This record gives sequence, structure tokens and C-alpha cells, in this order.
Amino acid sequence: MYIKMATLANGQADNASLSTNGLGSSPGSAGHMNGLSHSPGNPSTIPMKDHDAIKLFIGQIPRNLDEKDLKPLFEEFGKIYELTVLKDRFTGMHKGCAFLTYCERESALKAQSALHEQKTLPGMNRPIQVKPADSESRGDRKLFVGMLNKQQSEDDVRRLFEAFGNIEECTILRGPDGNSKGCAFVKYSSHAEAQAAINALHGSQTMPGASSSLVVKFADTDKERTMRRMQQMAGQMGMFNPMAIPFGAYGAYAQALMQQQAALMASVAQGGYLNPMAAFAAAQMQQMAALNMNGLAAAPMTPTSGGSTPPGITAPAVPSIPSPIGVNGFTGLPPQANGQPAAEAVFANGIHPYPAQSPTAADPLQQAYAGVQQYAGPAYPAAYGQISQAFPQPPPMIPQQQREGPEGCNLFIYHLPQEFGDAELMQMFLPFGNVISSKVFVDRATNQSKCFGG
DNA sequence: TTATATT
Repeated sequence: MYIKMATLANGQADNASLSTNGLGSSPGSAGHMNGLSHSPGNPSTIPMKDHDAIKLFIGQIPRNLDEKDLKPLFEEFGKIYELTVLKDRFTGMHKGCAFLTYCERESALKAQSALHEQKTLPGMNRPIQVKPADSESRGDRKLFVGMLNKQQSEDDVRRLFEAFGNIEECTILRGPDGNSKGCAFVKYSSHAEAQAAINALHGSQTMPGASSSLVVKFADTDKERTMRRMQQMAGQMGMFNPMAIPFGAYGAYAQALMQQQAALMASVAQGGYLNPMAAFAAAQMQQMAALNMNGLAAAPMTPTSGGSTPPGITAPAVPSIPSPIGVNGFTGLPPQANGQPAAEAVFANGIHPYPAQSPTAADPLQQAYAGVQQYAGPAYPAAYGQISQAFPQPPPMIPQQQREGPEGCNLFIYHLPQEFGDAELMQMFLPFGNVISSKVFVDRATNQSKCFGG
């Protein structure tokens, strides 16, 4: 009864709160099933929470701790209403954080002041985070601040921003060595404060040593962050990396497998054994599905948000641009990942594969490799071997009958004409010597040539 | 020059 009345008094009444049992709050949805929470049904055992209870976000949790391990730590501060470790929706992988709601608001406040950044759980190198979950507050209030002087401290940044509102958090982004990356996050109590800071400070000054004036803007949304990560990853491995093929073709299968293999996956990932491609694929399988894996064209990436257009991937629509055929060694890694551009030996078409002296300068998505390089090793070595660790019985991602020549004799060819098949490919290269095998990669869905092969 | 996570 108390709850029902309190709920109504608070103006929060909805259908749920007026349901037959009078319970105004229902914790979580499916998520709480695995968590620690009350068992509905027996009134005498139903824990009730304050109508103004605070849902806390707990961060920096070792991935080997689950709800029952965490419970004792937090019970010190009061009766727990709900405790849920966050897990990846597909892989089940522990995300290293949790949500915690106490029955009483006061318990949450006590826990926050006693624990937030006050201790570090075993195996973590940052202190535990205990603070109201994002869902508890509304609106964009976190700013990204760029073009700071690398010497500036959190206090310096606070001083710069405090005039515009109450700063809840201020963090300088630092590399592993502790050096500032010249940017920071500043979180205000409200959106209005954040906006005021943007209006007053963005572009207002240039810090010593910075290459342009101060940047003050709302921090990236999730979607933007994901896009950024994909771009970075794409740049690191190169969009022509043949390793992309198995993931593209078997993405759905891999995804299903990953659910079954969640535990193994998690431990492998924690151990750091997955290569970037595999880790990327595991983490971003969802997003990857929307991508055309050959990297030339991309499906429109959710142009739903009214915000800024996601940069990068969709921009260079190469297919309409005729490109010279390129021939490249299968190294399993993109050329730029090998450090120096590999042997600039023979270029069949005379076009240099890289922008002169500056392989890193160009947009990786626009780097159309064209040239001949030696095959550094067996096909698909790097990732195939390691993926096997995560997939004990990997699907036949690579045609087993595909023949591979001796080391140094295998070539990766791209920018093939659409109509090229295996035979044409072989024909083209026969004049240069005995061809053991030729294979043009074909999109399984469309049966269209992907315009590259080996 | 966008982090260690936010059902």
C-alpha cells in the first residue's frame, strides 16, 4: 500500500503501478533474471525499494566476479533490491560492470561515498566506480574537450569549466604511459550547463602547443563511438584484408557459435589471445553485419539519428571509380600493418601502391593497393589459426580444395573486372608461369564476383 | 583530439 500511494503522490503512476498487486516498480526486464533480485509471489519476501531509490552503476568489476561474489561487498551498505552484472547480449561476455539498486535510497548514497574510486578490485588497475546509472539522469551533459595543452591537469580543466555549472566529473584522457592525450571529458549536472560551456568556450582560445583552438562539444554517442572504432579498426587492418571474407560469409554462423562459446570466448579475450580482427568481430558482430565486407561499398549505416552523419566508411564509394588491377601478396595482414611497406619490387602496372613516403597519410579506405608483392606465408595464417582457439570446430570457411603454391608463389589480385572468373584469372597470369590454382572470391549472397582473388 | 563498461 505504501508504495502505491507514494507512487501516485509522486505523479509517476502508470499501468504497472496500478496493477493488482499494487507493485509500482518492476525491476528490469529479462535482464534481472540472471541477477540477484527478489522472487515475486510471496508478499512476505518481496523486498521493496524506496520510490526514490537510485540505480547505481558499478564499474571496474573483474570479469570473474558475478552477482553472488559482488553481493557481500555491497550488502554492507543496506539491503539490495537488485544487482545485475551486465553481459553482452550475444556472447554473454561479462562487461565488467553492473547495476545495483538498494531498497533504500540512503544505502545507495552510503555505498557511493564509501566505495566510488575508493578501492580497486583484484586484477583491476582502476578503482571501482559506484555512481548513479546514466538512466537516472537525463539529457546530454557530458562534453568532449579537445585541443588542450598536454600539461593541463584535471584541476586546470575544472577551473576553465566551473563557471558554467556544477562539474560532476572531469577526466583527462591519458595514454598508457599517463601522458595526456590533449583532451578530456567534462560532465555537468545538466544539459543547460554543458551547452553554456560550449557556447562560451568552444574555439575561444588556443592552448599553448595545441594546433588549433579549443574544442568543446558534446561527447560522442554510442553510435558515433562504434563508428569511430570501426573506422580505426578498418584502418589498422586494411579493408582489403582477405581475412574479412570468412567473417562476412559466415557472420551469422559465427555469431551463433559465439553464443555457445561465450565462456571460452570471454576467457580467450581476457587473455588477450584474440587478434584485433577476431576481437573486433566478436565485439562488433552486429554492426559488421551491416557492412559490406569488401569495404568498397557500405550499406547505409542507420541514417536515423538526426545527428551528424557518421564519417568515413560510407564516403569513398569506390565502385564507380575504375581502378587498375592490383596484385598483392597474401600476408594475412594489410601492408601497413607489417611496418614498412613490403618489397617494392615489381609493379605490374607501374603504379606505386602507396602514397609516396607517407603510407599513413592517406585515408586507409581510399588506399587502393596496386602492385605486386611477395606472398609472405601461407594463406590466412594470422587469424585462421587464432580463430581456431575460439571455435574448436571451425566451419569450412576456406574452401579446402583450394590449392596453395609454395611459399612466395601466391598472389592476391584485386580490382578484377566484375566478369572475371577463375578461368579468366588463370588465363591472365599463365603467360608469367605455371599457375597452380586461381580463385576469384564470390559473394555468396549475390553470386557476384567480389573482384578480387588469388 | 572520444575512455573502462550504462540493461
